[in-house]
Amino acid sequence: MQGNAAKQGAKPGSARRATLAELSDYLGLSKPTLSRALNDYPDIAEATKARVRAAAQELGYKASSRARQLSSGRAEAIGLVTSIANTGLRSAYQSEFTNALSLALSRLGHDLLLHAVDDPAREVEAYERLSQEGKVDGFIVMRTREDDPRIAYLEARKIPFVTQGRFEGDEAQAWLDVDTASGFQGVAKHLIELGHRRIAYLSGDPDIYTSRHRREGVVHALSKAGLELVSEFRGDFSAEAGRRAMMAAARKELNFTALICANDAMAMGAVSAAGELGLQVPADLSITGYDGVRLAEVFNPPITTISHSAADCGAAMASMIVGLIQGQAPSDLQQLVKPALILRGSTSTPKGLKTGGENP
Amino acid sequence: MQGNAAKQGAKPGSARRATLAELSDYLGLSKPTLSRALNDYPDIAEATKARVRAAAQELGYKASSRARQLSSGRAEAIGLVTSIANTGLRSAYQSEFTNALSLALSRLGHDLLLHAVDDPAREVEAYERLSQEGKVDGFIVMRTREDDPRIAYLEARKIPFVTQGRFEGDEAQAWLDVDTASGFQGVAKHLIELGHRRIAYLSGDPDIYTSRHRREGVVHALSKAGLELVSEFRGDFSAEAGRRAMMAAARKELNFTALICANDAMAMGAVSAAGELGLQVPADLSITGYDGVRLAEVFNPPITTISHSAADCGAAMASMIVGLIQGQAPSDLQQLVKPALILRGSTSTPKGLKTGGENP
DNA sequence: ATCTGAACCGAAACCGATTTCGATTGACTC
DNA sequence: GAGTCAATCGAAATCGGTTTCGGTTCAGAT
Repeated sequence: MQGNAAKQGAKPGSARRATLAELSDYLGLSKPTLSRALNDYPDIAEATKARVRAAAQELGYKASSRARQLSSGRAEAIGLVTSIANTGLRSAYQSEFTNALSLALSRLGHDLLLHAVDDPAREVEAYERLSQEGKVDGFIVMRTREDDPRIAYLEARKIPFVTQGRFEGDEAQAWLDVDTASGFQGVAKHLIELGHRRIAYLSGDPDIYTSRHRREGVVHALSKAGLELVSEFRGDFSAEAGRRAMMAAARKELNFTALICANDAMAMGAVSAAGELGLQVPADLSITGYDGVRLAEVFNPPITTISHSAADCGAAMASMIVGLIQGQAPSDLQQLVKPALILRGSTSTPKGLKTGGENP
Repeated sequence: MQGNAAKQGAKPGSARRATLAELSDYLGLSKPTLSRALNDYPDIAEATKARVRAAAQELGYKASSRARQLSSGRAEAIGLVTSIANTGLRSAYQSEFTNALSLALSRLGHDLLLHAVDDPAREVEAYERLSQEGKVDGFIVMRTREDDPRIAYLEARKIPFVTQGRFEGDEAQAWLDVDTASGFQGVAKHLIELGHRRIAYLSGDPDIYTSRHRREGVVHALSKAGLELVSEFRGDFSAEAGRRAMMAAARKELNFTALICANDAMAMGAVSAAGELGLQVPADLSITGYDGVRLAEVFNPPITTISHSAADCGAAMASMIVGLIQGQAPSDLQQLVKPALILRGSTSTPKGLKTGGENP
């Protein structure tokens, strides 16, 4: 027996939490044995395990995660760095994702460390601090960008990470991505089937890796029908960008019957600007979004969109990063999520078709 | 000199992080001295501090937070438990708040541990685990409720916490609350000044502590003008509840010209239902919200609302909880935030007034 | 009766800092 | 020149677990 002098007696229910040393005195078993019993190692007799568990229960013993983290060398936590500039209307997605991520992580024995930075340029600094001080075992990286410095940093230090979004050199890394190309292809196909021939596209921030995929999906579907985009606008994923695009389009006569927006926020901005311009959506103009922002459902009219489950993504990425930490091969941890087309009130047959004739 | 055998030489730039023991060998100074020098204790000579800092820089030394946490007894982290059921349309507020909280906390040397639970009934369990395992030093408790079990638990264990929202027995505790009463008083006053006389109210979940304050503010403003509510509806803060209330009101003839909703989501639901009923907002009906949900700005029409800065609240609560942990008196850490009335497109002079006569 | 090996458990080292308590040094006083 | 006190720094203990490496025990084989 080790001489573990419990400094103030391990009476059950005392204010201070019991330690392993106290449990050791109490049971007459060594600390290692207790540790292994509580962690269900195979080389401890079942009877002993039961005894230990009972005593732990009785004394209200809970292992100190701080001590465990130090001795085991694991932080038992995953970092999520968010740039404040990044959260706009996507907040619904963000919080749903984050909640599901946290929930799944805790079930896998990990905590979620949230770290916000105000200056996007200092994001990498955050990754550096969190990893160097040993606060996390790995990272979840949201929304990959072209030439992403975060990825460069993590790859160089061999720090485990899972991204949402693909990136250059992702063949040997773990990622989850939404098949945006197929999503936008779907929405374009839908509009074409409704009878639209003159379709415009409002793109988002080109710096986001999937921006390309979105546009490509649209173009692909159009070309399969022998069509091409009649107008293109560039936005930045903000509702204001949607308004601006709509206003710009109106200034030089509308040459399209449907506007495909790269996300819901812009779609909502466009719809609301269209209203001010005296255009009825969807009667005069169909508008679509992407992302599944919750509010798009109750928008007036509700926005037809392409969506996927943020919660599913969060949960999936949780098990991916934990798997990665536990030694799974990154290349086995890649997942492409198919989004679904959600038909709502902002799309319909174009006006021209309804009345029969094709207006000039 | 302590015999700290560095197990593989402390060459600058080596893959493994340098430890204090290695720094000690390198400089010929003891670990305690290094620790105190790096933490800027007054009993270390300035010259020594400079030397130590330089060497730390050179070897790329970063203190292990895990070790520091164990020996110092502090977790250097604050817990935020979110119930998944709780995040609906408020997600914009949530994520803005959370980001600001995290940012401010990290500046104060603390991390933010996010812990989501799926079952609201098991929230307390989460508080218990996080505190018992020593993962956090304190908590941020969002949206206090009547007879809040979370507060009961934390108070009983003397675990530091700051709530958003007041609660029974809050005199000796730390909290931040929004002065919702004055906010709703303001919006009601605004409607009265516009000429509205028949005003209805759509309440939210009565379990939320401030639900009472919201209604009281409205009633107070009305009674000062010699009026009272002509209709009341009960909702649950969801957009769907807004729709339902509007539909219910329409079924038995609308007896009001303005509807004050307890939050933005319900207001948006109500607006969108009103549209389907053929009512123009604000021409036929004024509708107001509360919360400052971002999307309310681009809603059609944009919603007049009462709002306060989520980011400011987050930052304020960060310094409150840290202050509390560092020994400040809870009763000195109480803060009432005045929200602002934000006039937008969903309110106007009632129709009856415009045309001169008062319709029956 | 001795040997072997599986099944269990313990001693000691370790993780990497902080904290407590003293020890040393040197300037300064009287 | 002895005594005092402030300024610096170090030894050892501590935080509370996990890991490594062995040491017993005892059933079954020889």
